[in-house]
Amino acid sequence: MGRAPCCDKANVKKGPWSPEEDVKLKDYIDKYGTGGNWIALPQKIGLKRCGKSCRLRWLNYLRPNIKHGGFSEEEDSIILSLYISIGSRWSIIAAQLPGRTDNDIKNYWNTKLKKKLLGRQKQMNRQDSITDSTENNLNNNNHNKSPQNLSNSALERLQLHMQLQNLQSPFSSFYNNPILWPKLHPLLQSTTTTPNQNPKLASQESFHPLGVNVDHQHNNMKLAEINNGVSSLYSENVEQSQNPAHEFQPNFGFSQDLRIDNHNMDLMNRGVSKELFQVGNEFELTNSSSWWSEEVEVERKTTSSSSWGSASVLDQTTEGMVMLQDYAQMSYHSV
DNA sequence: AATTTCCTCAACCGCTCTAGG
DNA sequence: CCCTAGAGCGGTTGAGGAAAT
Repeated sequence: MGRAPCCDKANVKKGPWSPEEDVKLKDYIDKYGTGGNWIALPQKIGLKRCGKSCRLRWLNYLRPNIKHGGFSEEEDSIILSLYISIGSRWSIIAAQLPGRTDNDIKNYWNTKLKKKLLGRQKQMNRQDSITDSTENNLNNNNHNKSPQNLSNSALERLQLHMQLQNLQSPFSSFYNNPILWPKLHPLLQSTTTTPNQNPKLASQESFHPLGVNVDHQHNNMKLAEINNGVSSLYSENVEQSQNPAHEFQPNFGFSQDLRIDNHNMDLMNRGVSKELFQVGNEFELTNSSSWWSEEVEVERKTTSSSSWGSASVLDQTTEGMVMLQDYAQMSYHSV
């Protein structure tokens, strides 16, 4: 037995909202508010919509001061920094971008920003898409995420992480491969790393990870603080990997300047602490089936279907697997 | 000009979390 | 505590428009 549906599906309208529906909903909420009960709201105003649908429509579209499209470079950087730090906690990320909704940011990340950063994914043919989608549905129906699904987000973040960490990890294997050298946001060159510590910095220009020019003078403190937090994480991890016996006390370094209210800070803290060991946990969850070694093997055989979409697929994926092991060991030692 | 393929994003689904009884 | 309803969240879908062939 599944849980009871939130509304009578048979008598509820689905699909795009009409202007008339929008007006009804907006007028009512403008006058009376939501009344703290979205489920009851559509009946009150004579809308044949599910309460959840009303809530979503209000939050993502009708609410005042909503911005759509046209993400700025600063917003891109904030999204990137937070994604690497806390993963796909879109509501938390949205809380840092006034006027943006979690849905908007999620769509923007999945359709544009991710491709911009990770390189354009090789276009998959329709059959592949259908197959993937069918597999996903099967996995969802089984309420059991496949190991690969579990690992994708972590691997994606690892790749972003590695691109940024590159400048702080002289032991990285692709450190010596200029083709793989990422472009690093100048603000990510935090006080934890200087050109002296990493000679390559001295020969690299300051650049934006998205390949756009950034005016150092006009980046605000909030962005600097966020990026500094990310950099702190990197330096902590590098240090930790060299000293595994050290008690793992990560410092994400989020500044109090960030406009995070208590609720979101609590969510953030929980999210971060959970996220902290996500990579290790994923390894732990799936280690018994040795999925990761199989995945490396698959990657070696089928570069054309790789989601990394670059010539450095093998190196980066393998590098990611090594990092997974490191993370897993760290979490084992520290828990 | 017609058809196919790709891309975007609004909306839905189903799960977890939380507050209240 | 346990149960339930509602809120909130993240992943996914699919319609429609744009771009490519």
